[in-house]
Amino acid sequence: MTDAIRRSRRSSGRLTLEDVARAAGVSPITVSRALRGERSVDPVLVERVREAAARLGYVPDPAARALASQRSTHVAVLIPLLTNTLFVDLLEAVQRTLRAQGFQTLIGVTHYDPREEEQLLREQLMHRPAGLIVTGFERSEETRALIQASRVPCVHVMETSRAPGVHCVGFSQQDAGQALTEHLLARGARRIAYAAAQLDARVMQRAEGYRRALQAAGCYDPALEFLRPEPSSFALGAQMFGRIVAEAKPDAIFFCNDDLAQGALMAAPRLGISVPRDVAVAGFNDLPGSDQLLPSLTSVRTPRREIGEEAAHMLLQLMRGEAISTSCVELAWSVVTRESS
Amino acid sequence: MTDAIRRSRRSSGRLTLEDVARAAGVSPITVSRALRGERSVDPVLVERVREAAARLGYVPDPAARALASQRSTHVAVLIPLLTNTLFVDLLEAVQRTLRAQGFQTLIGVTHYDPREEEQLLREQLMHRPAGLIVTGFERSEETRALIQASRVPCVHVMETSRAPGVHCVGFSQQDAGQALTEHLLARGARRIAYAAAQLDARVMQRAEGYRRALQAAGCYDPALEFLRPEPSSFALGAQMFGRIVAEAKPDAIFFCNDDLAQGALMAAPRLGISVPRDVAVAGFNDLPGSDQLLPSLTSVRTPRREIGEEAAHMLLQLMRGEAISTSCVELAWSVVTRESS
DNA sequence: CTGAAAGCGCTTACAG
DNA sequence: CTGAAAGCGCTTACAG
Repeated sequence: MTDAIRRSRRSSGRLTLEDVARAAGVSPITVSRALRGERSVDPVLVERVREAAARLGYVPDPAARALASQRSTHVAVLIPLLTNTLFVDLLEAVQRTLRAQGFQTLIGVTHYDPREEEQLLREQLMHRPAGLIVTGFERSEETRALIQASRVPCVHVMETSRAPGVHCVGFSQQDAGQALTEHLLARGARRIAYAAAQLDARVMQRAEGYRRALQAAGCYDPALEFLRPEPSSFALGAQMFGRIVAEAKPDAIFFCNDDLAQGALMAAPRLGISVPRDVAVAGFNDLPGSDQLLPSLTSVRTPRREIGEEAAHMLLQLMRGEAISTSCVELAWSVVTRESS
Repeated sequence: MTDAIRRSRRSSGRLTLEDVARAAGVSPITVSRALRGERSVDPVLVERVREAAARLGYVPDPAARALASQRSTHVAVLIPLLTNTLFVDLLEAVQRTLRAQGFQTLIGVTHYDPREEEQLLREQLMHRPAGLIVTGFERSEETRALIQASRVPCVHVMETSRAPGVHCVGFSQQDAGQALTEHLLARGARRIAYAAAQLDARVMQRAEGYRRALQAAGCYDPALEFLRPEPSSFALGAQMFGRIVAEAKPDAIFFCNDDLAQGALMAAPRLGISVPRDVAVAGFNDLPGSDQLLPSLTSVRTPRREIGEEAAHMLLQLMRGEAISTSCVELAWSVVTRESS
């Protein structure tokens, strides 16, 4: 009889359930159940197991667990970009909330490309994620089918939908767009342009809110919509600003995102345009820098951190098979009035 | 005899090696070897297996693979922030390169906190990553020991070191800081301030380059170093700019990062300071927006995308156990001269 | 409430 | 070059 535990040739040297079981004087399966918090384990044994696991420094093997249970502790997150602070804030909130519950986040950056999204999702699904967070509702039929067929719990972020069976956390992009436009109207503007890039679903929903406000005020003019499909950037904002002012002579411009609006404000002195005297400017998302520029930028503060937290919480409930109170959480935004309009 | 394959109660319904083996008329282990590209498999069989796998749409189970081989296809990456474009660019390059070779990236954001880094690393190591990428060399002794003990191949990014056994991809922060300071000297500046935040190792290495240049020119003055430990931001740059100009009356300011410098440029009109007439300004990293501001910002273009790619390639070699040519790759940066100095 | 057996889908180590 | 057996470290499904 020797104290040394004989290990097979292939042992990883890692502590296993069996080591803990031996230390606690129970069977491995009881350790498994106790550690996972399954009820129907004698509280006394649970305590003994917990103590032994802690003392030995036992850490369950995620691969073995995933193989045996057919579910991992990975959560796949699909977002369009990492270069927009919006999504970084969202992501950090998701990651912080999920980490605290033992889940890892696998990030997929789609670059607003439906084919890239589909490819990323396929790769992520191979890892049998326990949950999925995707941005908005706009995607290829194939991607939608993959999500459905995978039966992986899924939460949509940024937009809202009341469709049955859909889980989402976001806010009404349309209402926010409308409110910002109404702010510009209230400041006396009548020829209000909408300047947008990327043209993803959310940008177009803001456009819809813009139209609604202007139609209600009787001053909607389709010629004042400037829609560019390329990615949003400071440079594009600067370029669009110069052109729109020269061509359309608006008294206000609603840029669909702060980066475009910031680019416009940076270019204004060079173009010899005074904001808001010559033209008022507003952005969307209230990104870093908008409060620093001269003039400071009027924008819409969007609840991305809250969206990330709520979405993670909702997903945790879904992954645990718990009943959830609301399948669609709508969060609040606010218009931030500054010097530019 | 029935065509339906009888599956056990616990089958995941997933295609397995055995399905492919049956289709190809070989044993499962041969399929495993063929698909992993192990030599010592008859090329004819390899072809037959490949064809069968492709036809059936077989995808190996990462969990089973990880459990059996004691190594996953995860690569853990530790970076300080996601809110600095610098690290996003780095990360995207890493992710793109590794994905192409079948590896997944697990991102850990340390927020420049050694304790958070250690905690994240512990969590990541539980997943037995196949490789590790960490930022710089500054970390707790515990974290260093964890990396060492894990025996997971590790590449350090952003900085360089010739220490034996260390793998790194980066550039000389000190040389770059020196070159930018020399540029300011060449433009006639003598009272050159160094304005820094966060004060991580790289920021201090740039400071060292700044000192070297000024000492060589005989105009180093410690009173012109303004070091703030809090995180870098536009607002802090604006605040520091006003104070430094008022207190020290420098003829140039070298901000350790573009976000500080951009904040300064945004605040300049409000403060009634004309750049570069009253004071020249330079930044570091050439972030988005630096070419758009008025005046446009002189900066140092840093090779973060290249660092990401090279680091991923180096790590791939290490993970495959291949011999690597250089364990320290030093990449080129360049001073970008614009209107601000 | 507890446990022995079987299995998750791969790879390793050993034979031949 | 190929394969049968055993094993990676867990959890499921079945008994009791």
